Amino acid sequence: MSQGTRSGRGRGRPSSPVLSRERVTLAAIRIVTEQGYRHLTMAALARELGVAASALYNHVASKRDVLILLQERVNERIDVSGFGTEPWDRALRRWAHSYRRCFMEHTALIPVMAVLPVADSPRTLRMYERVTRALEEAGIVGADAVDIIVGVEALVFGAAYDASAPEGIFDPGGLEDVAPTFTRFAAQRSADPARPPTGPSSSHSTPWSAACARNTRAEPPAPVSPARASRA
Amino acid sequence: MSQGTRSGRGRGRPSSPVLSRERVTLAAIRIVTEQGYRHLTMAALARELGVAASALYNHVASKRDVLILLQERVNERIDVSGFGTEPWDRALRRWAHSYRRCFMEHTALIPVMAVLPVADSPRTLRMYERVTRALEEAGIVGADAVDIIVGVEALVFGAAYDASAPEGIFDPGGLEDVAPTFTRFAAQRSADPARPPTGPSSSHSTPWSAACARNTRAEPPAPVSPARASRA
DNA sequence: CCCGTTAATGAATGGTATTCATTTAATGGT
DNA sequence: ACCATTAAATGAATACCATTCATTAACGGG
Repeated sequence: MSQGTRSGRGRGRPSSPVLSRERVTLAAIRIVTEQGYRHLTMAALARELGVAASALYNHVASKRDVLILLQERVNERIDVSGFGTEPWDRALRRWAHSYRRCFMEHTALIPVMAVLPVADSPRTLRMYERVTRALEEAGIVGADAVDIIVGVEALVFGAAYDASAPEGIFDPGGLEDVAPTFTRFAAQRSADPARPPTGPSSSHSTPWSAACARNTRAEPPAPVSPARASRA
Repeated sequence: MSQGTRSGRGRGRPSSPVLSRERVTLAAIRIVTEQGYRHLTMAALARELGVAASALYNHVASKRDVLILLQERVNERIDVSGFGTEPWDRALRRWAHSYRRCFMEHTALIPVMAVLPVADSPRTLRMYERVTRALEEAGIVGADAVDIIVGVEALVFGAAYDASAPEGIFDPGGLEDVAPTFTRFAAQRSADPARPPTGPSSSHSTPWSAACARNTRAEPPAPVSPARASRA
């Protein structure tokens, strides 16, 4: 429902170019948002662009390549505005929540992005730079800064899956007797009316972080153990 | 290389049953560990079992079904022995590290497991029960216990992807100028000889948790904000 | 002993990404 | 202005892949 024309075009190179990486990316976004990742196929992409499927390979190397382009555009919607305007921990929180919200509807990109070399994704690299700069200004430098980014990202990816899971995921069905305690606690959890359904709460706190704040502080979060001390 | 026979068998039901969910599961594990997930196809599975591909569908509903069976077996290798023998936080740590180690080589299962209703996976449900029981004994009950499990799991899934990523994932290639600070910090991080390469360290501490312990305590981890207080 | 159920076969279906030879047009060098 | 090169389209073909279906045969309960 966009370029749609497609009957008239000869067999050779067109006078004005029909495709570009940009156009392919935009069409992919359109398909994904309107019909979901199940419908994102090279054939559908070609159809959307009014072109033969094989033509796509003059501009992208593979479907994975398309997913990488998609990932770059999704990442640009992540809110990094907190860095430089808020304290580092608040900015990090805002970043993480926005990050999760973005990937809730793009979980298909997680396996790609999570192992993607930054060299293949300049826009994403820019995001990391922004975060790193803010951490540096807060006095968190070197490996520690990268560790924090990696750790937050890991949590975000997992949480994005979780947020995209079906509602009754913890309903034990006919297996209550297998896990009575878990079943009871899970039921209490879903019964809590103050719990945000799945998306990020309007505030910056989530049940998980709240549970952390309550329990982790009551008992000190375990001795750091004979760890590597990067400089102490 | 196991059942291998396959030329002689008539067209109808065999005298002694050839397949079972158990056998399918074991064959799938064999393929995955010996050849990787790329080679786990219904055809390969059938070949491994000395059977026609269509025969599989008398025992499993779909390939996704096979992945679910696989996931149950992988989960049984996760170390839950700490619960009941160690303090809850140490046990949780051991659990998380073992969990991550298991899924490092099974990242293909993460998208399945992360959104899988517990009702479809009794063995996994048993694992949750074990963790929940230990948390309960430590005084962590109700929604909080489930929140902790969900949170740890999210972190574990993301960290498993990360641990399975290629070595030079943070090498900016020709884009150092796009992200100079991040590039510098990332280089420092890889240069650190005391850093475990990718797997869990022999102790129970990781760079990420160490960075948390150092930085998060210097500055309090942000006010809990007007959150839901489940009962306080 | 019969008959419904279970579990196998092999053939077919529809979908997938990707490759290739071919055609045409833009582009750049002399 | 020509000509070789290259870029960008087509359509046909390839190789998989999961899944379905009609068919066949053994089993097991009435």
